[in-house]
Amino acid sequence: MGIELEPDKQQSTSASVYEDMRSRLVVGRFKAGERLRSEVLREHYGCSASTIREVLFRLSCDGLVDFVDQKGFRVPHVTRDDLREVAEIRIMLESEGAARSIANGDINWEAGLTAAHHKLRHIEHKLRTTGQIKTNIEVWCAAEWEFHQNLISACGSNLLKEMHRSVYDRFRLHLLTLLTDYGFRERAIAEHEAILKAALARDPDLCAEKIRIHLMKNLEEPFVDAAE
Amino acid sequence: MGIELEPDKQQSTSASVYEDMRSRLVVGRFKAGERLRSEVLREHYGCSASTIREVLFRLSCDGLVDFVDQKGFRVPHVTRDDLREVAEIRIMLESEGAARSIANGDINWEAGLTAAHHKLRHIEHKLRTTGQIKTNIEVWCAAEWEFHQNLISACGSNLLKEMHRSVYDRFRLHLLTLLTDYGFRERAIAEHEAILKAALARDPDLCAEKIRIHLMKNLEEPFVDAAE
DNA sequence: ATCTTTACTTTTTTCGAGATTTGCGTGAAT
DNA sequence: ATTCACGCAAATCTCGAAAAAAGTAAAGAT
Repeated sequence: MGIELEPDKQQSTSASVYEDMRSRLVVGRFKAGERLRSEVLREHYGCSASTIREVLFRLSCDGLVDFVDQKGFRVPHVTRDDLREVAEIRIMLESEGAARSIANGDINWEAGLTAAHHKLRHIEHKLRTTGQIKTNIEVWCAAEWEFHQNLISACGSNLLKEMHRSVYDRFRLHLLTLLTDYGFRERAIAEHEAILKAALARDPDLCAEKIRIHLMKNLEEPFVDAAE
Repeated sequence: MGIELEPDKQQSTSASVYEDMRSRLVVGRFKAGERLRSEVLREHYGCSASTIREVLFRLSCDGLVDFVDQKGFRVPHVTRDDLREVAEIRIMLESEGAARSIANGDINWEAGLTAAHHKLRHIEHKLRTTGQIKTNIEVWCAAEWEFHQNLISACGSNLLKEMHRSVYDRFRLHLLTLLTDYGFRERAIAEHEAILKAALARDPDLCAEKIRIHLMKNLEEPFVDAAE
């Protein structure tokens, strides 16, 4: 049980292993609290334990895996409080980034944001109609990220963008491990639209409020039983 | 059998090298843009190149060193814009943390903050009197960190504290490489006192304003000539 | 029966060498 | 004189094994 990984015959390098592990984590391929043994991962990726160790260290810096000295790595076992903390920080960063984008963004920012929302809207309606959330969760994740990234893309601060990326991924990882619905809710469709409208209306305070509503709604969803 | 005590035996392990490198970076022992060759560091710490590489990776995740694939590590060569970005983020995090501490903090928070300020005040007056900034910069750094850490210590969010720690160190590293005065200014004494008073007066907005003033003043200081 | 000691197994951490890649200087051709 | 190609030197990256530490289980002592 635990790690189910398809064999990767390509020559796995440090960067590729990092990207693959990251995407797998954020999409919920690992179980919370699961130990990440270097030997198992080494076998799957076809590289040495040193490379695995290096990748896991980078992921631990991103907050995507836990590291304890002399005890190895494991997928963080998150609590509701952890999720709330991450949500609060993401609200702060994304509201700030959106406000700056609203102040600085030109027509290209508006165009990019609108395009990202259009794609997101498309996949979300598809999800709502078909109800096949699990099979389309990855493409939805990508579209959702695109939209929120575009929202702050004109903020003018690379550091703010980097931190937002980091916190966004942590938020997603926490959602996937804590919730039963993989992070997608029908209400999110209207919430995304409200954020878009506030941004295009150049109203930073309203936009911040819509972001807060959007993220906080996730905390009210049904939680998986944390039986251990 | 007797107790085995080998003081200062060069038993450099991964964790100790990481801590040492980090403190050296934050205190300005390396020059901006300097290459961090694993062979040189390996010799200094008496460990293998792999251990050095691992430590440098962790530091790059913290944003304290730059890493480029296949090109190695180097001390980031920062610009005024980088410093401004870091300052803005730190203002955001520290203001938020202070506001939450003001809302949540009890008498213990007040006591700890007051104690930290007392120590900081002591060393700062000593620095102003003797003028020996360079020799005492490390102890001042520690005291300054203690104060700002205590300011947000009652915020109730571990994530916020971790991110603040990270950004604080980056801010300090940038200051030391960009400025001529090692980050200490006489005006900082009054600024720290203003922050303390606003915090004890439980005025989050005033506190945020004083934090902004304190950090922004650093951007006006004399810069080292960035001739490149 | 409970706790401590001890030997063994598993996992993590470190190491040094070999493979790979980059950087730079030399030299020939246009 | 400039450009391009080639090759040597230096550094990075990867690997598998050895060393160290932690976890585990059984035997012995209180």
